[in-house]
Amino acid sequence: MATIYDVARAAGVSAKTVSRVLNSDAPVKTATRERVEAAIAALGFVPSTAARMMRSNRSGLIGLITGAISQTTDQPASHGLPDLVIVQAIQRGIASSGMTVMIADTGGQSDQVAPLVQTFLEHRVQGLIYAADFHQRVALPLVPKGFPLVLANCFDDAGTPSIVPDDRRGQHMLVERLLRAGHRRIGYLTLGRQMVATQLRTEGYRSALDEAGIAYDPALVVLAYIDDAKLGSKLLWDAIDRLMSLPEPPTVLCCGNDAMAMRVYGILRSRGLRVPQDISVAGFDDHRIIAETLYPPLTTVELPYAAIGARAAEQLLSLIESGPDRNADRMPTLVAGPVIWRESVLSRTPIVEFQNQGRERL
Amino acid sequence: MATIYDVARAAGVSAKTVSRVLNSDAPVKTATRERVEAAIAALGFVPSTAARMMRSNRSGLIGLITGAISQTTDQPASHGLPDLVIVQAIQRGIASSGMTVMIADTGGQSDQVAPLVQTFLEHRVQGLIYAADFHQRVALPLVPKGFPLVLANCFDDAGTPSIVPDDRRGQHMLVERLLRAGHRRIGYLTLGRQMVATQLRTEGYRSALDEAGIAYDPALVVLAYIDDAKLGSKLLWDAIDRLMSLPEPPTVLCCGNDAMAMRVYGILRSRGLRVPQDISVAGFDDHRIIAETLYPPLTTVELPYAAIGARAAEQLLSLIESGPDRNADRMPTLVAGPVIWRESVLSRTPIVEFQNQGRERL
DNA sequence: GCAAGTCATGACATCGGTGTCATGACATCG
DNA sequence: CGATGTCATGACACCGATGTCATGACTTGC
Repeated sequence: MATIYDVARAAGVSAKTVSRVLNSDAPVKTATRERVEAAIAALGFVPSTAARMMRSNRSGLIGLITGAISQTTDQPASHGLPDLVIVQAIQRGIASSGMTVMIADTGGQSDQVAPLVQTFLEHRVQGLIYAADFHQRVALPLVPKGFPLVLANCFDDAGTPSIVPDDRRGQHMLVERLLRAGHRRIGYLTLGRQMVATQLRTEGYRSALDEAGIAYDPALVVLAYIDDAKLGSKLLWDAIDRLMSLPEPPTVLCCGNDAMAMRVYGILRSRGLRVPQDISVAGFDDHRIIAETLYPPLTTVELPYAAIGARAAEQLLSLIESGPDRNADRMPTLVAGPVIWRESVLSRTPIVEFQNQGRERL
Repeated sequence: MATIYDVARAAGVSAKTVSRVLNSDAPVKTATRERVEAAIAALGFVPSTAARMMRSNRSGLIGLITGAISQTTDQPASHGLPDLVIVQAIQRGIASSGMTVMIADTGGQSDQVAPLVQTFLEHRVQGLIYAADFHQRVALPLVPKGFPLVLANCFDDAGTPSIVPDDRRGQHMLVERLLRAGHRRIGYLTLGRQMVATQLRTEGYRSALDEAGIAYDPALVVLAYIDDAKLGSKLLWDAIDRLMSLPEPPTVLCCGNDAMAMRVYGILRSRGLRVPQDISVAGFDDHRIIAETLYPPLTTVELPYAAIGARAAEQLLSLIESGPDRNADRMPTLVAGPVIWRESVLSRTPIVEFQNQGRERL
């Protein structure tokens, strides 16, 4: 590969002049510049970041780690892949500042994290992002104190800057919107109880009811997911059974995520119930390929992965620029996604509701 | 950040000795080694790849480009994201050889490709992979002649090494398996006709029928996808209408992908047809979150993204090792995924078939 | 007991750029 | 017209590793 000296010789100038043409950091006569540019093109010269890095001490690199990292192995064994949207959004945000992303995946083994971090440090990355596959608590060791680090879709106990979805607010908004549509008995089929998202969303569910002055009925909230296809299916059937045979059954079922909603569609139909005429369904995640494709399309809450990735990149860049001091919040940044209203939820206007109630009371 | 000289001074040795400890490329007395290692740990020294790269000319980096690249804009406007599984498999394959992956996404703009390649070259990547979001023809310009380059999930006309799914064989195997299950009238709802995958899969559909000595009936193959939610939905309804009102309607519907199969489930149910008792359904892709979650679980063909990514990494590494000569195939490497048999297809044993035919003939 | 060989280590140049400072040509001004 | 300033450019050191070669201490063999 041609070097800057080859170019200098071909153009009949010094290496430093070529450098000036490359960086435009000092005036160069037009004629000279053109000779240099011609030589660059002719030789196919591409400057070496490595050599450049040695003087400037700025690599222009950001390290991104994906995959399992948490020490706690009692989490549900997911596939270990963060949504690509997060990765892509991070990459875009970083690229817009002229830096390049190096990516590494732990492949599900948290003991891979240390060597990956080491490799990144050897490449003198100027910052690190860890992106988790679902909202969780993690523990990232081994990063030098004060090194720019941001967690995306996860958080730790050390106060590392982190960006996570606002699960509480998301579920709150969804329930609020369901209430506005006239629903009063809102069933909730939850994911695993130990999941951070489940805890927060359940809080959001309750706070929305509280605000509307509706009593929380524990019978309406049922665990409906375990990490086993066979048993999970049975659990979901039973959960729906339990809800639908309540004296006052729900008029809408909120599901832990869109995949669960998809299975709920099938189960309800097997029971002869039409969605949404007989019962409404809502999901969570706005997993587009599911939510838009299901019939009827699914009302759900967007898990704002693109925004989380973008914010993570943004925050990391600002850490790199201004140092770790800033206004150290110590609290994760919450990003809420909007409620996506589609046809799986029936609007029961409050007026109809009143009429019904009136009739029943007679 | 500490340098090798800082370590040398702290350990009371020369820089070269520290280098020997780091690389274990020459014997060092145990006592000396321990002093050096202690100094390294104390100073938190991490060797600089940049400096190392200057002498060795080996960066240990591979560039991965994702997102839109094709010059032809008449392709369906997909979201432009390759499945993360491809990215992850590539990353794993590369990492296993001790190299690191740099990733960049075009964000849907093919004019972004040139600057991305330039950046990668500046970082002296030792090879490039381009991973497409769906099986397609692409045109990658600007890479120096002879530079190690592999295309994943796409191919070009220049004979660049590429790894693509064997769509023809996949559909062939699926139809063959359906025939073995006793189906004779096999409907096929296709994706856009201009898509490479559609063309190949249609060939596979026909070749499987040919092998079984069953005449191809064009009325059974219907275009059922356009890139518009509203119109697409109507198109799919009409397509199913057309198939089901044939004098001899199909007993199974093959769908262009799993997402289409999901919509087909809904449409069939709206028509009062049970899957699979009244009609069987098969998909393509093995998009697990759909195929496993649908009720009943979907028979489909795996799109072997993990294998494609792994093979792409493998092939690139071998190009880097042994140079571009090799046995230049000039033909894309085809990777076939298995048929995943689930409950959405009813087995109509040939015996039952014979009985029916016998009875009808009486 | 001395030449030859092995072992552990160090001095120094080098990779490809950029920062610092110097220099020569020319324009400007009193 | 000579002093001064500006502009374009070049010489040279340096960033942090590693390759080459040299060197001194010690072992081995006859």
